[in-house]
Amino acid sequence: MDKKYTIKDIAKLAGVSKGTVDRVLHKRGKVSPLALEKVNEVLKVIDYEPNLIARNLKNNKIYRICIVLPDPKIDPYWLPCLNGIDDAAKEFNAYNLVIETFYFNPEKKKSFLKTNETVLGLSPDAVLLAPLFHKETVDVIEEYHSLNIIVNTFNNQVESSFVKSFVGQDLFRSGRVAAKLLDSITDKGQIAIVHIDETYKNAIHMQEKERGFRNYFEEIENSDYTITTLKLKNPNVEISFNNFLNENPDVSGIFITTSKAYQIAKILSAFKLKKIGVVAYDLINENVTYLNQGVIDFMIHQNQKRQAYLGITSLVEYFLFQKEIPEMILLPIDIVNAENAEYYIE
Amino acid sequence: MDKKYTIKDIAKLAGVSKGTVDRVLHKRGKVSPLALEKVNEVLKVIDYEPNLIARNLKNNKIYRICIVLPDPKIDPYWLPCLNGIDDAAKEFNAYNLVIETFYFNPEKKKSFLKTNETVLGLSPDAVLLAPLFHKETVDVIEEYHSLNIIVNTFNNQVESSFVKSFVGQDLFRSGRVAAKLLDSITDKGQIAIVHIDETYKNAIHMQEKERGFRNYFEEIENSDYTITTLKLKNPNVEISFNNFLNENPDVSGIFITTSKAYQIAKILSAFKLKKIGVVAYDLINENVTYLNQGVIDFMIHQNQKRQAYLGITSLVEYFLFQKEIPEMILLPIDIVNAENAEYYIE
DNA sequence: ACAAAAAATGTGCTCGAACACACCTTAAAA
DNA sequence: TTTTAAGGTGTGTTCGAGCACATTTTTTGT
Repeated sequence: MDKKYTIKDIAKLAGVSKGTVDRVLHKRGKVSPLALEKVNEVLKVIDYEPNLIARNLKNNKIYRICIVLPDPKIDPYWLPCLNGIDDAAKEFNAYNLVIETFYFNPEKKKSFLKTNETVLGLSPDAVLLAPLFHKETVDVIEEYHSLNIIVNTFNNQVESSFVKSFVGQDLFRSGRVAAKLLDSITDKGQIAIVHIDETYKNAIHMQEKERGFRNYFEEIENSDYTITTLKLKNPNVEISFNNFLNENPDVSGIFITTSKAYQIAKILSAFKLKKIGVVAYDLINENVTYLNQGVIDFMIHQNQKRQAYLGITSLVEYFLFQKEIPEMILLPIDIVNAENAEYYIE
Repeated sequence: MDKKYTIKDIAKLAGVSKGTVDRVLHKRGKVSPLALEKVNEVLKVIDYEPNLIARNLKNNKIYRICIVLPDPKIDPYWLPCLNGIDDAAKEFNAYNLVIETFYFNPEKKKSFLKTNETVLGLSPDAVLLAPLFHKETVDVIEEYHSLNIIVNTFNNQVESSFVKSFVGQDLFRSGRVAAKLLDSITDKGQIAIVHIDETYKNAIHMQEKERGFRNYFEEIENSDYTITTLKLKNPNVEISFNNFLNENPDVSGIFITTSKAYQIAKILSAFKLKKIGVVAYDLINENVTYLNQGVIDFMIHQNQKRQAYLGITSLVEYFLFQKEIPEMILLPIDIVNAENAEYYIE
């Protein structure tokens, strides 16, 4: 019962050679109806699982996976991804894999295109992409596809039938989670949705979060809340937001859709009049400091590290073990407060 | 640059045979200083990683891992573990592994001992244990150890030097997380810690959570809260708790340390006077219903599925790829509200 | 100096799947 | 009838690490 069956075992049981068994298993043809029958009979009885180890030993192709993402030195949001990539690389470094990371400047379309040009030149087997510029991304993906390079995306979703897989979060739902949290910690009054430095590149992000956020409150009947959207731009964030607070003394909650919550938190901690509930994104150091000080109440964790990690592992397992790549992996929307934050910081 | 180096490559580069390289790599001795020098010289320059696939092909030992946990039919808390076990089994079923699950009756020490007796009889390579009865567990672990069977534990920690690894949560911290949540959603008044059906078997659990919970509030200066501990026992939970509510109209928050929050929630939803904040454990169906209804505000997810999964995978990777088994894996303390619950239900 | 023991080194086989290739058979085409 | 193609079957090699064993070289003791 214990022993795993091998092709040789099946051959012996069926009274044929392992070559024949192999042809049956791979449907390569050139098998007589009699032999086919005999082998199938055996296969029906026993539970054959090919030994992945042996299978892969022979297949000594080197798979090359390229990861393309914004430069974390320019936008630290992407920093945790490096750890995820690292983890995956370490986990699989005994296999014939080359995992390479390429950065582009998130503020420059040209940089994005140039980086992808470089990657194309390497003709990898797959690319894991963090797409920012919509039109350009679609074009680039098509190019990859035409060269038979598999494209997976993470963090940002792109409408393209050539994308094999997406790893990320449901941002609409994420907005709802934030809304529920603010609803839990505030009583009534005005709630502000704050977008900081909204640019074309992540506008969809923020909009989806806002949609979800508003959707939650719309579903509540006779709600005591009024919701305002604020679009702030550096370097005027401080002045604009201070003005807003002074003009709206009934503000009871704030939802910040980007990782720049610390800018708002800084102003709020000076503004000691009354407790305002704050929900924001991303566990970067500055934000965690204000979380620990109680200025920020909850953060939502986008789990970039795991996004990158899962994006890679699904590709590796596809190449190495011909596992199917799931079309979409939606990560949990982790709620973080000062007490459980340490488990998510990466 | 791409090609992975093999032992043969090293042998050629060093001008020795692969046998010698092998002896150097495995420190098997019988190598002349000169040959050692030559091989080490090569190893210094190149980056050799043995091919795990090839290594494991030869090693056709079948590893047997037994998982021992309370019968989920008796205590549904353990149900998600089965999914975790299943996932791990599926992931590794191409390898020479036998993963078997054994249940015991969580209310009966005898059953626990008998199940372990059975497992001992199979002389597996490792056992993953969800320990309940402290003294008995320690004895059983010692017995496993004396037979050279590796013992990993999950969910509950046991003080024993023979345990190789523990996967679970920091319960003290978990209590603090709950406290922080209640602090966020309630203003002032009395807070009740409710233990339901506390028995010897999970008393330590509840106590640790309570310690953490109280610790949080002790750290807050001039806190507006008073904290009471309630120990309720079925079938009197309903009556006792109703009495408590009537006698204590200033109750503003409740922390339920077991998965039986639904019993309390049921009473509270009848008791419509004012909103009482509720934080509880475990995403079982009954609890999620009350979470969605808004009776329970937050749940803390103990992630049993992942506990079991990680407990197994660390063993498998130890046997198959001689990875080290981490002494302790502390899972994140996931905060769940009605909006993000779906991602954690398993 | 020479045999015997010890040390050092190299060779060759194994694991299981995959596939190339050689071989044999039968049927169709010349 | 002979040639050729197609159908069917089995054998043998490969992948890389690991280890048993054979072979060669060096050391030791007499």
